Amino acid sequence: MKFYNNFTQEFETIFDLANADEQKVLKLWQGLGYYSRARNLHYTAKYISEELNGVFPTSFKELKKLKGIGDYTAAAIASIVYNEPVPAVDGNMFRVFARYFNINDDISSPKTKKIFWDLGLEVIDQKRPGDFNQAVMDLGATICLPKKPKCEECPLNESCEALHLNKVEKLPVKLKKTKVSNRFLHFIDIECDNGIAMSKRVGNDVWKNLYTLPKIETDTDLLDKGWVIDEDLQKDLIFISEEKHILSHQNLFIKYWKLNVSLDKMLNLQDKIGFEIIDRSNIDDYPLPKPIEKYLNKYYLH
DNA sequence: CAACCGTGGCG
DNA sequence: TCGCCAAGGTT
Repeated sequence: MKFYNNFTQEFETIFDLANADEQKVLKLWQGLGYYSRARNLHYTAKYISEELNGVFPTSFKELKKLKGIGDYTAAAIASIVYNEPVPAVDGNMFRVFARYFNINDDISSPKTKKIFWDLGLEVIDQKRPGDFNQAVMDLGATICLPKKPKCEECPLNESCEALHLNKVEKLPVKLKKTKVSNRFLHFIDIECDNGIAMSKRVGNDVWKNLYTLPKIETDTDLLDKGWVIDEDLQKDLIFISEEKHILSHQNLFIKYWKLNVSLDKMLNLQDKIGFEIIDRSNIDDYPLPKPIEKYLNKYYLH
């Protein structure tokens, strides 16, 4: 709610969002994760504002064309807001339908979604598609739970196939488990009288377009003499702290190092590795990933 | 279509 | 502490 209130207060209309800087949008999203959602939301606000005269699409097909809106979101909006009979296929719907209709296909396989979509199209209430979709999702969120489902309380227990077959806990079938990689990141807190070094993350990696301290990535947890940027300064590095940050698909082993330098040296390093020198009082303007936010709060904001 | 994208709650 | 899960979508 705090995020939602801040966001909608700052951007009252789609035009306000469209006219904002991406950095400001990301700043309001900071801490929520999945930052592509903020970038897509901003992109789509501009698109609707500039290309569609600010008029939001009203059909599943048109909604799907918007960046950041896939099958699920398009169906949710189309059914709830515009009464279009299309099924909202999400994790809840997978679970409820897999059990009620005894579907044994692997839900982690993309092609399985069509089976559930087609079945959803068949059984969705034509007059109240929005209520139907929300009812399925609420059933999955409160009764038809992943573990320890409350079948005694379920309004559909008399006709649930999985319950009759005593295999409620075996469904839905989900085979693929995402394998997690380990990464070793070193963030160097370079500081001079004028401020601290910060880099905007580019490319297709985590935290795209957010800011971090200058980063070195290694193959092991050791920051050995491989910091070729400036070997002289290697000996001046002061170890500050370490932590493990877990994403859904990566374990990040993070170490923080401190480097106090003169302005000359700072500019010299800036030439070599590229970063912005920002004033300590302006840290609040920059969107930061969780670990960097924690670090800066600890050492700079009190 | 597999891989990738962040964070927090919960049992 | 750890694994699972999330009212997913893009590349």
